[in-house]
Amino acid sequence: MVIMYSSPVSLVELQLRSNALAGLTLGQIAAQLQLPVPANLQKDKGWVGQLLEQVLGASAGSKAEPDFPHLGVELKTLPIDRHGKPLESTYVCVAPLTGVAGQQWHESWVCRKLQHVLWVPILAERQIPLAERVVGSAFLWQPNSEQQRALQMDWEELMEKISLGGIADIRGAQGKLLQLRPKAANSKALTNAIGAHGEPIRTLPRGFYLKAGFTASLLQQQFG
DNA sequence: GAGTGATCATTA
DNA sequence: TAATGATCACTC
Repeated sequence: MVIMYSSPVSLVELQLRSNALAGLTLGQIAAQLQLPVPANLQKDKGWVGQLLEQVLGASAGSKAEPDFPHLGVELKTLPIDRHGKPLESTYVCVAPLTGVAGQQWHESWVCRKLQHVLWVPILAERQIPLAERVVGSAFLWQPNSEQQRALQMDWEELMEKISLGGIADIRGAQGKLLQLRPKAANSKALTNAIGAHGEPIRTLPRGFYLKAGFTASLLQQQFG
């Protein structure tokens, strides 16, 4: 039994708890928490993440702070295929589109959120029913100096473009590890940004995402 | 609307 | 088939 709802007190405890989940199916974990498993994720896209938050004792909610505030750790589920390859990019945080002049990398949400991440791989090929998907070996990650530099470069390029009114020209392909993509309820949800001529405009909210190739390299680094 | 959790689904 | 752009549900 791995029923533990309280918040982990230490990194070691968090590791122990997450290790105890390896090999369990999402259905088994949901049963422990007495939660129903949706038929699919079409209308419950955040369900897996929220399930893991609960079983690991992360502070729930929509607060703009780490999942484990006391430990400064962010929890991320990582959907992978049978070969251990990520199936999706990983959302990091929303991107500020105004008042961004003079922002420093080390003060940014991206940097802060990625300082310490608990990655929880999930075997999540679409053909596998949600309840039968298996949790893999979770691991704690902190960016090494090389990763840190590369992330900072991407971030600075993207933020410079935003601050200079180039938001409309930024596509998902820009950036090596980090990309900027829409992050909105729908195409009608708009927010303020800076236009090509410095004028205020309305545009789709954007979020920072880690490209799947980068999270693949993290898995490689961890598991060889 | 902005933030949390992400995956969906069409396009290239 | 991978990746980009679009979207879903929920809280505050």
